[in-house]
Amino acid sequence: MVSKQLMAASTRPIILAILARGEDYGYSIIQKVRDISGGRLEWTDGMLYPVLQRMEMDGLIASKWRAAQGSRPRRYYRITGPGRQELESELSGWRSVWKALSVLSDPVAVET
Amino acid sequence: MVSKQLMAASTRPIILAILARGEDYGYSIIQKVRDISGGRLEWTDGMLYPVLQRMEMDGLIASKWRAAQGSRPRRYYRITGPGRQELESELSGWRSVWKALSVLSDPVAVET
DNA sequence: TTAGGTACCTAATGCGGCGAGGTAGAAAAT
DNA sequence: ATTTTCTACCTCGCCGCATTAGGTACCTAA
Repeated sequence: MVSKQLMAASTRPIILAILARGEDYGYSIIQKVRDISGGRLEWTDGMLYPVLQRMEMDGLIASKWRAAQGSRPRRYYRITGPGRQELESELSGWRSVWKALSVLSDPVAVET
Repeated sequence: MVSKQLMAASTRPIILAILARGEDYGYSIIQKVRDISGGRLEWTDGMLYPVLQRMEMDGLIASKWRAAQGSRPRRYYRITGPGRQELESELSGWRSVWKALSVLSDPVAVET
């Protein structure tokens, strides 16, 4: 449904957008994405965790382990200052592309 | 400005959207993209031609050489039936992702 | 005790963008 | 005259990165 490349391009901004609303942990992020997209976006944990690690190395997010009752400890992520900047930058890129697609293809503009 | 991955994810739908409006050749496509995006999308020929070839192999587009006055012969591409289907499918994917991003991030919704 | 949900991690492959380099003709500038 | 610039196409090879497939571990319900 959603192409591989589109999937790849959207992971980082979506993660940043979720964490911008509050800290969260990996497994929960996957479910939020599925819920919010109405099941159209299905992420696997195998693709998410490496991305989270890379984003932490890049300083866009930060993590902290926290115990949970009736569950394994979870690694909670929160967005950093540079992360918020990155989110803004990514969103502006998305707007550019979306606008170009809208101009080229009338039906798109109608749908927004 | 536009991330690598976003670039990768948008090339094919943009090409298909351009060709859906009429046949065109590579060099011209690059300029159209630059113009339509107001310079925010800068494609290089080195990335475009391989993509066009792959898309032709996939049957999404078809090409024909044609002579031009005061210029080298140009390879004109046109969209095929499967290409139009692919375009619709890609656009629907983009709508899904865009919608998810909008839900997560209010400022986006305002901008559309 | 077995299955399924929660929760995390990693190694190896493979794809694809992109930079760099190449061909060639026409026009404009030096 | 000759060099540069613009048009117009093509290809090779590196490298970064996502994805696949596999693995660990705990809890609850059947």
